[in-house]
Amino acid sequence: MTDITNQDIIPNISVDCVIFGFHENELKVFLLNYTGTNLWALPGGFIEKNKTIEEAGADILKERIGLENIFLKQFDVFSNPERSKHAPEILELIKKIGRYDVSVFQSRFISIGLYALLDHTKVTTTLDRYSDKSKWVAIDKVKNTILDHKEIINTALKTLRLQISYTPIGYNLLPQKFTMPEMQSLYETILGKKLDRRNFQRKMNAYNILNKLDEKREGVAHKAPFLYEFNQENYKEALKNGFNNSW
Amino acid sequence: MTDITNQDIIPNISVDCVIFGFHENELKVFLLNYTGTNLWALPGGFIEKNKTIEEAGADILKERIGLENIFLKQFDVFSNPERSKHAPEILELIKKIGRYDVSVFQSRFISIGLYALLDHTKVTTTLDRYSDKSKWVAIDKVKNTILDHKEIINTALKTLRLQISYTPIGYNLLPQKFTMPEMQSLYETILGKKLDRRNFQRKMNAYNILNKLDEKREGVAHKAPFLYEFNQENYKEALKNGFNNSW
DNA sequence: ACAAAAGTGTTATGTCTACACCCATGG
DNA sequence: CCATGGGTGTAGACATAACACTTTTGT
Repeated sequence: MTDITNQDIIPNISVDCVIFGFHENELKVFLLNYTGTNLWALPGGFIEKNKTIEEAGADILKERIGLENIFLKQFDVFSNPERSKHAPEILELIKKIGRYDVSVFQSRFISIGLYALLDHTKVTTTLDRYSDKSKWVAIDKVKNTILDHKEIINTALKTLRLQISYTPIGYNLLPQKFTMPEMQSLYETILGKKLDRRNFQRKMNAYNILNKLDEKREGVAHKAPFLYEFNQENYKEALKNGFNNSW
Repeated sequence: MTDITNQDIIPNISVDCVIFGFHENELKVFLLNYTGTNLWALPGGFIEKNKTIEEAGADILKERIGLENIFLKQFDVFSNPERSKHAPEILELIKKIGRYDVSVFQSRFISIGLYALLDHTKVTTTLDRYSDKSKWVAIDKVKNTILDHKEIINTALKTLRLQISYTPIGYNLLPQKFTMPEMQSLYETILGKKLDRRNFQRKMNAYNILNKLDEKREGVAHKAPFLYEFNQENYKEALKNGFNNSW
């Protein structure tokens, strides 16, 4: 018998999480390996009957990387009828393990893409019967992914880069107290380009989502930079309303 | 017997279209009345097995208002487990008509929201066994909607207002040839505020998505305004990449 | 000829970019 | 004491907002 059947989940809909991890100026994506194959997949899952999509996504994050209260953003829906043809070795694996009814994997799927941003060193990964390995892969080195997961990742990145111009970014990515240069390197990593140090400060400060603290980062070479923290209220406000009200 | 069963569609997922209509400086939404009730609904439907969400949305637009090639944008997914409790009078109606299996309407639904923008005078509406009336309602006068359709409409409007600051707007809304004042009143209607005539022209021209024609609108009172048309290539380009690359 | 609407121009203000300069710190 | 990175200031380019003036047309 199988543990989970069509009775417990909403059939034909899955959630896939593009978990971006940032650390030491590298933007990476979290992928799971299907045991016994060389195929990699985004952590995903089904939506239990009494949960919203956001809750389903939060559950996956909690299960897989042990983190709660991470900002998750729905960015697209993937509904191409051709998208859900799993490779035979995956179906074999499902059958062998027998947690899910194989029919669940064989029918057509619509997947809702969510993305999260976090510091990947904060994370403890948890594996399961399907995956005996996981890895963080640099965003431009993703390969051997199942189904359309590569496309999902690309779309997530594109969305992230667009969003960064009118939405605050960084809450789960930076330590509670951080410096302006750290913030900047986050932006540079996401955007994939260098920014002017001085103009960055001004612009970021103008957004009014940071509190400048009376402390400096200690023990670093050269001049000690000031520490900042997020201004919770203004950050949330900005998440709702965005920055660039062009009209 | 019923015409359409769970076999033909993807269960538990529906598509709801927020069709914004613009005409004579009014922004309206297209709603259908459920026959014999005072309840109104967004035109929506299920996703047939071999179609994408966008195709499902396009089918609904074609069926209901007879238009093809309308720009449809997916803007959110509505997945609250409590959202799908239909009013008893609706279930009665479904049973009476018997096109769909009632169980389809009783199970939990996730709905994908799409929005479209068009000139509502271009439209011939088509009714069916469920709806014997339809109407265009001013955006701030929507009431007696089923389920969470009011929330869906509000979210669509919010998205539209956000998008308008970094995306071109107007392709399906204005006649093929239109004047700058017409374009402006479209913007003013969507945004719900007045804009400066002269600054609007400059800014709009700077976007470089319009071709100024050598003709003027004739037969109007006062000075005849120049006609413009969309520059297809640049418009599409702008749809992809947006305007405000703030970083 | 005049009111109303459209087109063009100007000026003040604000924002962005690209720097120059100064400050603090570890080696 | 100097190389390196951080903080502040500023001039020029560019964009935006507010408003004056001219042009066109139906009545």
